[in-house]
Amino acid sequence: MSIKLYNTLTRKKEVFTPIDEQNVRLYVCGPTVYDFAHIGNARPVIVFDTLYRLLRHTYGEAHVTYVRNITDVDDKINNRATQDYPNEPLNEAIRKVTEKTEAQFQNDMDALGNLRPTKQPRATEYIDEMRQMIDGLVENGHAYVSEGHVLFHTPSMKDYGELSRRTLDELRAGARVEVAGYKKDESDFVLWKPSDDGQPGWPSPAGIQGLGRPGWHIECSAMSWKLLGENFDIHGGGIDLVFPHHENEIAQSKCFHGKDEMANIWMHNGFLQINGEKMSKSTGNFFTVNQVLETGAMGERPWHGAVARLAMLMTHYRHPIDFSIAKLEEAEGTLKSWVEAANVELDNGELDNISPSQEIIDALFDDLNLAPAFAYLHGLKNKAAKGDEETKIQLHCDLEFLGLWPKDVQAFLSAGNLELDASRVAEIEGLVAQRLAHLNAKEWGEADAIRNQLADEGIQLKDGKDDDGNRTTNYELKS
RNA sequence: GGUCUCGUGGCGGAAUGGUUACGCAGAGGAUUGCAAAUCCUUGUAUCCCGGUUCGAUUCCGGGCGAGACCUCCA
Repeated sequence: MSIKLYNTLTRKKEVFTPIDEQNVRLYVCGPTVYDFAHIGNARPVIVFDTLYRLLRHTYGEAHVTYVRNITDVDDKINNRATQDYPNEPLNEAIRKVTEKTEAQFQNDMDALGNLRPTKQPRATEYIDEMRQMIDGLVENGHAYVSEGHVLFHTPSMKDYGELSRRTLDELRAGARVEVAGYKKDESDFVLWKPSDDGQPGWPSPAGIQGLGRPGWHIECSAMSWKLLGENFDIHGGGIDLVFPHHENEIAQSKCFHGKDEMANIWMHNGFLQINGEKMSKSTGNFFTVNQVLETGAMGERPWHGAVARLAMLMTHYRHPIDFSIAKLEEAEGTLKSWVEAANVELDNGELDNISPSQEIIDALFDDLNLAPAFAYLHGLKNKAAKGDEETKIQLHCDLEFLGLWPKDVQAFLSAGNLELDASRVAEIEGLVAQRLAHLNAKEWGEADAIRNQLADEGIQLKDGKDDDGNRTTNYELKS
C-alpha cells in the first residue's frame, strides 16, 4: 500500500513518493494575521493536519517537516492597525494587531485538535530572501522594474498558468479590473511595491531607491525555499488560492531556481459555506472559530473543538462543505457515542504501545478518504459498547490519532452538567431518590410527577437496572 | 464570456462496468407500569437525453442545475 493524493497539477490521484523519505516536506499557506480566523480558514488547517498526522505515522515523526507561514506584512494589516490604534506609531500598531491575532489563531487551532507545524515562519523574517529572489528574477529576465515596482513578466515563462490550466489569453480575456499603467502585460504581477511614509517598508531590491514592501506571492516562495528547499514534496492550501497565489508562487520559484517543479504535489481543499450560502459579513452568516467554539454565535451554544473538527472532516476535503448547525449536532452525537464507548481508565503510556487501526490508515492512504474510516469507527464503537476492553482502547487510540479525542473527556461527556452547582445537583439527586422510592412502591403517579417536573426543568432521566436487577437512574441535561 | 469542480435515498456522506457502505431521521420489535435511554431488525437513491457495452449510477457526448476562480482584491 502506498499513499495516493490528488494532485491539482495533473488533476489525477497519484502515488505519493517522497523526494527524501528521511525528510518529507509539506508547506501550507497560513493566515494573514489581521483578523480572527473564520471557520473557512480552519478547513485547510484541519485537512492538512490530518495529512501531517498520516505522514508522521508513515515516515516517522522525526522525518516530516511541516511549514505553515504567518503572513505579517500585508496592506490589510496596515489598514487594521491604523483603524484600531490610530494614536500609536504605525509599527507599534502593526505589532499589536499581528501579535494579538496570531495568539488567537494558535489558540483556535489548538482547540480544533491540530498539531503545531514543525515551523511557523513570519514573512517579515524573510525579507532578505525575498529581495534575493527578486534581484535574481530581474537579472535572469523574468522580472522588471517599473515606477518603483518590480513586476513578474508572465509571458517570459512558457508554462505560466499550468496549475490553474489557463492560458495568458484566457486570463487577459477575463480581466475585470483596470490594468495598472506600469505593467508591460496585463497579467504581470507585483513582486515588490514602493512604500510611502505611512507604510511599513524595507530597503528595496533591484536598485530601486527608497523603501518598499513585498507583494503577497513572493513571501511563500521565499519561506518555502529557505525552509524546505528549491523543490519539495507537497504544497497545500484552499482552492481559492490556486489562482493567482499558487500560480504565481510556481512562476517565481521555478524561474528563480530553474527547477522543473516547485512542489511535486499541489493539494487544495474545497470551499466552505454556511447554511448553504457563501460566508459573508454583510448577510450575517459569518462566523469566526472563536464564535463557534466559545460565544455560541452559531446555534446559540458553544461547540467543542473536537465536534467542530469532526463536522469538518465528515465531508471529503476536496468537496465543498456546508457547515451548518445540523452538521455540528450530528457530529456531536457521533463523537459522544464514540468517546463514551472508548472511555476507560488507561495505564500510563498504554496508548503508546498500540497503533491506529490499519483500516483507518488504509482509508487515509486513499487521498484522505475518511468516510470508510468513520464507518469502521462505528463498528468499533458497537463492539466497545458491549464491553470489549481491547476495542475500547483501540477506539481511543484511533480517535487520538485523528485529533478527535477531547482533552477534557469528562467535561465533554457530561456537557451541560458542569453548569449545575452543587446545591442543584443535590436537589436533583434528592428528587431522583424520591422517585425511585415511589417506583419501588409502585406509586406511578407520584413518580411520573417528579419525572415530568425534572423534564420541564431540562433534566432527562435515564432508567436502568444494575446487575442485581435493582432499578437505577441517571440523568443528563437535555440539549 | 472563459477556466475548473460537482449533481447518489427524507438529510449527511462513500464506493462501484454487474451483488448499492456508514451515520442521522423514519418504521417494526425487545425492554418498560407507561415513557425516555438502550439493544435487535428494516424500507427508501444514483439530475435529464443520447452513445459505447451482454450489462452504466460508474466510461463518452449533449443538456439542465449548483459552486469556485478569472491579478494584488474582500
